[in-house]
Amino acid sequence: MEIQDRLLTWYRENRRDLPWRKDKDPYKIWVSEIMLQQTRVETVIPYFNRFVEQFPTLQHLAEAEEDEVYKAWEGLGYYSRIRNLHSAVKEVQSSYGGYVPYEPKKMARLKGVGPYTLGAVLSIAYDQKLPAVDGNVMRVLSRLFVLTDDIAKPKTRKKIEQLALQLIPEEAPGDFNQALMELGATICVPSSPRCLLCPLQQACQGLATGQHDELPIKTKNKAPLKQKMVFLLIRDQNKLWVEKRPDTGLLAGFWSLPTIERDKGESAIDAAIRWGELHGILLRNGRQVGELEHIFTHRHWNIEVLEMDYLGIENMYNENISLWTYEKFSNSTLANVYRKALKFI
DNA sequence: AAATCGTGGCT
DNA sequence: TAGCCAAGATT
Repeated sequence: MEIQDRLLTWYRENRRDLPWRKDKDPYKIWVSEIMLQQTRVETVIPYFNRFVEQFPTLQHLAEAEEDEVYKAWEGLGYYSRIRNLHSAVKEVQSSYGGYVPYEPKKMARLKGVGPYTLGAVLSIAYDQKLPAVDGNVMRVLSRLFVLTDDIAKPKTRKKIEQLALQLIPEEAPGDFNQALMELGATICVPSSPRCLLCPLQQACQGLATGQHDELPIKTKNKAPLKQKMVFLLIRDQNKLWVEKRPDTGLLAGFWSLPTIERDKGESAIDAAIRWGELHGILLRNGRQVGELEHIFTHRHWNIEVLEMDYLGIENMYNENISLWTYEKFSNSTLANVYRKALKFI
């Protein structure tokens, strides 16, 4: 039997019952694909269920306020995803009458829709013959055909897309793409693949030559940059000072606790006072009230949380700082690293 | 092409 | 612990 038939048969008998597989609503499939980027299925499930309940159709999402939409994404990470998705959905509503485009060129122009998401949405929702090559597919095909290209290189993904396209059966592009990913997620897993349960066991060149454990080839990531950070709790009556992060970079545009990186040899209190000088706020006498570690993809923050004595403000107007009540903290969208720090207030 | 962007779980 | 990984896109 062909590889395609074995894989499709296996998939149709073993596919997980996931919330975004209840129907073929292009909008819901799109939302799920964005959420699933670099994010585990188990993590996504509760977010997805809440999201589609709150925004049942593309039109609901397009017409929703940004605050509400971002709040629904709080804690999921990679927040440019939701910024781009909201923007793209509004574009679909205004330019395409609320229908997710069928034409790949139109879909590809939407913000946040890269080669993978394009192929995934259009193949699953509309059964279009397009590759959907994610990390799973690169791993599965690397092992199946003993591809020794470095999957960390963009060039390799393009090569594997061409291969994947050749493999897609005319009659079931959506199921075939999902089957490759499902195999990678449940059988052909990164370490200790469950080859004995694999429907492609006989066809797998990697298994036959004993190279399945060495594949795929992938260059190592750099170690995350270690930084000593200080978060400030600055009380004014029943409120706390917050600052707005820059519009680019890490946690772009989010409101946060006042944050500053310690210079070499600088004490946490001196760093805190330096933050105050930068923002026109008079501070002194900090006390550490907590400490925590937080690891991003490429940064490792050791964080001291300091409660400061607040003496007053110098500048009357600074758009990048504000005073929030505790209720405001609950209602606003806060990145997890800051949500974690709030336990020390 | 390589760096950047969150978070949580597992080894 | 430190490193790796998870249905990637953008710059």
